[in-house]
Amino acid sequence: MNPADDDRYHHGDLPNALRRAAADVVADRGAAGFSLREVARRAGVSHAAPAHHFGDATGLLTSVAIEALEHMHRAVTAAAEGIDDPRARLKAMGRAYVEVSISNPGHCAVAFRHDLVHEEDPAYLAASDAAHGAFFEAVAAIAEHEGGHFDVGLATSLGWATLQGLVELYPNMQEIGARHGQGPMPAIGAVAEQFTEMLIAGMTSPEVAT
Amino acid sequence: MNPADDDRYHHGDLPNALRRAAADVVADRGAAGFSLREVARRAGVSHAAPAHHFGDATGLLTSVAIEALEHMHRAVTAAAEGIDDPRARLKAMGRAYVEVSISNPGHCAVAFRHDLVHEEDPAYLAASDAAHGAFFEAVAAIAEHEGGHFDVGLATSLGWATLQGLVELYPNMQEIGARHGQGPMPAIGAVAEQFTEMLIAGMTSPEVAT
DNA sequence: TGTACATCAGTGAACGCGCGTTCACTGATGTAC
DNA sequence: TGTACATCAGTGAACGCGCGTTCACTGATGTAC
Repeated sequence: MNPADDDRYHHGDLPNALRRAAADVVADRGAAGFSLREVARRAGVSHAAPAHHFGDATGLLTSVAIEALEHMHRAVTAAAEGIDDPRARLKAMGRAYVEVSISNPGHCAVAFRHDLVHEEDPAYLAASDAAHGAFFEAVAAIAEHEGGHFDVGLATSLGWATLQGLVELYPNMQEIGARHGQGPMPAIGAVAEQFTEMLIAGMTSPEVAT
Repeated sequence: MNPADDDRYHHGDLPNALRRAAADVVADRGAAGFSLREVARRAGVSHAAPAHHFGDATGLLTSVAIEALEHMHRAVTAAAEGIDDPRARLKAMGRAYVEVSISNPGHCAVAFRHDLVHEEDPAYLAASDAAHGAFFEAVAAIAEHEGGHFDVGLATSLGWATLQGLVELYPNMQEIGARHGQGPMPAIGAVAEQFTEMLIAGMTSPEVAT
């Protein structure tokens, strides 16, 4: 941005600025405190501007969710890059998933909220499929490498549920741990790796028949 | 209720009726569409009545969350009753967890929402601890029975994250599965049992060192 | 059994506020000639 | 290089609405005597 940017009539990249502002609002007021006018205020534009680009709140939040899913996909793919061992790959991806989620709380808090997002939006579905697909392939690679005979789709869902649950409940887990005098929990990324390790052991275990 | 109940001045059990109405509102408008006035409307009382009992929306929703956690605790405990094998016990509890959650969507959607609930409320903490404690003990029983040397607290958190994640993502999983031409997913209770089985295999696996 | 009084539960009118939506508008940009 | 015009981005005043909160009130219940 150059100095003259502040008082330009045309913003230049308002849609992006609005997405960022929307994620900010969600992050620090919660999804319940979300409003288009607040978003416009933070982006420094008139309150009618968001509607111009996104129609309504759900439209804007859908766009935020898509961005979150795409970001997630990129981060997870990047984390896996260069790692050959399939188990280590999935562990790195699990860590990346939770770390992206807590680093972008506003974005990710919205990503799977049925009540806030147009889930039938093709771009949303595509982004969701892409992120999911990355995990599916990583799990399939383990199945292949180990010669295991488990249901890859089911195991992928297991991993997804676990990681997403961890993101949402991590603060509660810390609270409960602290209240029960257990030592401090490891950072969320480390927990994600440990969880993923246990999941892999579970899905490849000969005692589980699917 | 007897026929005269409808036009009584005193409701008799308004707090309960308000909790029920609040859960209804959340269930069919989402947490974003929640308002005290709508709750009052559904409970058939004046719009100022809820404040009389709960102060504000967060107070009411905290009460709903406490009820949800207590219900969860009861259901999970009841499901474990009479089952001796520790693994089978945990599986039954996992199934109960998700089935209670989807049977009471309004209640459970609120249970862990940091932005909607007074999480420092002692009654909330107690209810949360009780439900968590039931799972902790079930996992500890497995550790003891198998002579396994895993971290019971961590494994409990793993189970909790997985079940909660499953509850939230089950619709998305069905969607994605359907879009990829996989067969229909089993009912959520069955999925919970399969997940729990894999988790147990993972946490007791000798290859996992914690 | 009756009366008086305190307490509690719920009412309904009033208020100010932030919201989403609409709409005629203005400022800026790009293109055709 | 200059002018005219179409298109797009964003404005700001206005509107009606549902919300939470307040408050003086009324109806019902319970208790003391």
